[in-house]
Amino acid sequence: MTIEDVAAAAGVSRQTVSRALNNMAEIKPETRQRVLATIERLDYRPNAFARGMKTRKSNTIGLIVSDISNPFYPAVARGLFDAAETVGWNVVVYNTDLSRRREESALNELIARGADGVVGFFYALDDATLARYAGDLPMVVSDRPVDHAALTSVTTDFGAGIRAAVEHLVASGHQQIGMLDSTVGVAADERREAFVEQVPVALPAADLAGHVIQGPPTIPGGTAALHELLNARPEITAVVAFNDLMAIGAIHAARERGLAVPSELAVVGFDDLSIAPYVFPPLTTVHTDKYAHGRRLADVLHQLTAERTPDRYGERPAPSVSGSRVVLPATLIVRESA
Amino acid sequence: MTIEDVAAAAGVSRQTVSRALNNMAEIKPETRQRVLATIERLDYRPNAFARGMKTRKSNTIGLIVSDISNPFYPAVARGLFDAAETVGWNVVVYNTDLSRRREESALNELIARGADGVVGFFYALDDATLARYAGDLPMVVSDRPVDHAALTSVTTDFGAGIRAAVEHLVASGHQQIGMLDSTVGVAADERREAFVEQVPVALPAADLAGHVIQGPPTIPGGTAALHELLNARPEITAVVAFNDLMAIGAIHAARERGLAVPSELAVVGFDDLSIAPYVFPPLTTVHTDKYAHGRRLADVLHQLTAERTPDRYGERPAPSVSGSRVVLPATLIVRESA
DNA sequence: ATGAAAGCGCTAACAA
DNA sequence: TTGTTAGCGCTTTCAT
Repeated sequence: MTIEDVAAAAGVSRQTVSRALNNMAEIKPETRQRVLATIERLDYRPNAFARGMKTRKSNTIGLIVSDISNPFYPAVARGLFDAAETVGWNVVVYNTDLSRRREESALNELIARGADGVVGFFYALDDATLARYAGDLPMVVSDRPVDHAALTSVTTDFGAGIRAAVEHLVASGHQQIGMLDSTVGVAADERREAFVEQVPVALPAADLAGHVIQGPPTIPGGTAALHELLNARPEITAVVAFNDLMAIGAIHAARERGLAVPSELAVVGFDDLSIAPYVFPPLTTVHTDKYAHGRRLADVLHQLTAERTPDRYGERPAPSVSGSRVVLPATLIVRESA
Repeated sequence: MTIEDVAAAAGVSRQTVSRALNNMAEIKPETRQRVLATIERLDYRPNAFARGMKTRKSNTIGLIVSDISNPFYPAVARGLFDAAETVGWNVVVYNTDLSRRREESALNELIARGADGVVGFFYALDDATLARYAGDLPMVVSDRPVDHAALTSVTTDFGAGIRAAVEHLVASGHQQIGMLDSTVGVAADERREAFVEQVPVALPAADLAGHVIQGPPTIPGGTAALHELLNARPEITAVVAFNDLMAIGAIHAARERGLAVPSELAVVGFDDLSIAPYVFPPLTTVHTDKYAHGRRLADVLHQLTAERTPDRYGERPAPSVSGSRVVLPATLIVRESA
């Protein structure tokens, strides 16, 4: 079933079918109707390979994450999917498990397939490498600070979130505050930095080194990290976690130790996963709009691709988003765990 | 950068490059090495459009779910992704929100793109329609009972899970048991049927109609459903939920009503999401291995596609999986909520 | 407003 | 073992 069959059935030439298919101008409305009806009747679907071969576009983008089963990503992904759908993009997802090899192979795969762009949460690749790929493939980097003019990014205001969390804890009377930090991710740096910058202001005497424990950004990671932290510093009465998963793990650890939350140990998370209000006690955490984040990623990528295929004559050139940094807000939500 | 450039640079013909690229037999090892080196040096990547045009294969499969931000799906998806990666498949994900139109458009999109197959959690399309699509595109249907010889499926033993849950509740002394059922999904039928079949055995006098309340299979859906259920039947002391999300919502509703879980209301979920042990009280639920489920989906699809591209001469034909039904186990895990 | 011709980059079939 | 030919289905010139 090719365009030729449709043309024959409708009594026109291939090109006329193509014109109807692509909403081109130079076609008589009634001819278009007839062709469209034939297409419908024959259940014809244009072959994407042949089309891509000509147009060099695939209407496909990639989404690169470390692990889709980490609930943070699906929340973002959903926004991305929805925005992608409105512009006709299909999205293919890659899990990297933080492996450099897999981050690169996802990118290579995407290029070979003629993807229109990629949105990535990269952890292993450095800015220079990313920038090189971005030359071949429109790219939006998410949630990692980039320091390269060729890289476009959408990030979260991790610093503001952590600062609000620490402020809240200090205002609640906590003197000894610890952090459950992630071992992975460039983004972790920003959260930790905000923590160590902020905490001394309130607690000049704190020995920060021992107050920051790293672990995998997972529930068990949070559990282990809290135990380690409290074993070393039993005087700590509050912790801010890298993310909600670690915070939930910390609450679990507190229960194991017979510590009441928040009265004996206050816990604040980061992300505000959909489950956060339903753990016990309901999690005080830094909220970000993950759905909006996903939409924004797709929007920025879309602008990026639009810049590469110059508009028709006479349209005013939109300000370029290439190399831009979008920073999304992060605000503390106080529930009961702190 | 085309195969022609590589051929020129390596001093061979296109075809020889193609042979090196595809590990074909008729090529001298040293020639292959030379070509491969040239490919490396030139950073050449074969164009997937041109390749697909010839081979009619895309190394791409689709995953159709209702909503990737429902944590059940990412858990399955991860297994699917991992298995897909081992056979060189990329996977493009579609969210349908239970819409018939979107289920169909995902399928059409996949066919137009020459996808090698699809794995789907379908809710709106009927068996006949699905079977029609399955004729054009190797398809594995997940978690829905199918009654059509042309449809291959991988499902969960919902009945066994629900039966175990009810038995546990009855053994714990509960007389009045309700169900928080989902409004959506064919699969719901199976769980509800198992419930109504099982409960009468233990509770002959129960008026089941009022004991089954439907709602969206989400946390708020569970909260609303439990309120509705208890307002109508305050004598109920235990509920089994369609899934963990509804169960978590039910626990939340119990808290709003000042009901202690499990002493005043026992709650059993279904799925055993990764969060289940960490809500409070830890959720008693029916466990399924979602990662294995995802892998299995990919495996079955892979066998299906292998059947369509006949093996070389003389290989023993494997038993066909087309039209088969794989049923995955579901076992109760008793924690503290029931 | 429509049709004819060309060619995108690759691989399958055939020739050497 | 290697090279040559043909053509996959579509869109983009260009001609009518």
